[in-house]
Amino acid sequence: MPELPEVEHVVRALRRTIKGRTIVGSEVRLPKLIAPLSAATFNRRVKDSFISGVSRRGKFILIEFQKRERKRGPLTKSHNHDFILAVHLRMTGKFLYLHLDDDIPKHSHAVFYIDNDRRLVFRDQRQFGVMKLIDNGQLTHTKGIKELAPEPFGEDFNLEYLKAVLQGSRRSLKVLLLDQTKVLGLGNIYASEALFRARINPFKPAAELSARRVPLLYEAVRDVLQFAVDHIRGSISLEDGFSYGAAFESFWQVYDREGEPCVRCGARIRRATLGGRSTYWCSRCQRR
DNA sequence: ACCCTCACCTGCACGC
DNA sequence: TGCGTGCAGGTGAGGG
Repeated sequence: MPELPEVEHVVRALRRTIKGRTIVGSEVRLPKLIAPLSAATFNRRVKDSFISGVSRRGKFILIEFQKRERKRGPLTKSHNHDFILAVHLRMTGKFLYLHLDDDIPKHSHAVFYIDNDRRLVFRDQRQFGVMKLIDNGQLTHTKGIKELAPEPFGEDFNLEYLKAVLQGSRRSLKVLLLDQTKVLGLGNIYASEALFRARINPFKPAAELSARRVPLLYEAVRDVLQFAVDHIRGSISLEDGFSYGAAFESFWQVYDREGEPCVRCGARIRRATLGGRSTYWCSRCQRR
């Protein structure tokens, strides 16, 4: 479910709660979550590791670890971790931050025991989520991560870049916006929302977007992501864990609003399948 | 290199 | 109540 803003929300929640703590043990209940590593290997590597940071690359959560018992000299920027646990929530992945005596709910596939008598639980109803351990320095060589497009709030995601990406593609804009190797961070909701903001038709072939409108799309992508980051107010209650998005639907302007009037012009919002996913748009504001 | 379809899972809302 | 269908905020493999 989560797109980049929701992932960022979880990253910040993890930073507030588990950064600076140590994992004293772990349990993997769904082996494919960490495949091809075995649960034994995974648990051994994670045990007694210090959480030195929590960050993000696209929709991957990056939990940075230092092995506790190892001696080290002064830390340098490139060596502030020994390995990284990269977590992708996919559709239904979620972290819960529980007390020791809280019940562990159904679909909990990994449990991390923290040195403050809490448990960090990874729960994922549909089992699409994945975790992988990445050695220091290997992040930019890891399949699935090295192919990702530039961060949408970074300098490398600029008009020139977007222009080049659009020109090279005959796919529809909506499908292109979902391709994390081209434009990073959008998912099915924010892709529709960004195109609505830019008043651009989702079916339009990417290469056919006029040069005049590329900046509109560029701004819309950044704005929709930034707005979401600024407005997600999930709880970190014990029951919900690091929940997100529950109150956010009220900001959707087209997504899941088929048949409702467009907030700009009053025309009915339409829905169709594009690239196998539901797409929502206003047929008046977003003409081809 | 690109682009499409399918596969991976569970649960929920819907119509009959 | 049950059952069948379609759908869900994501991506990776495999094929053309």
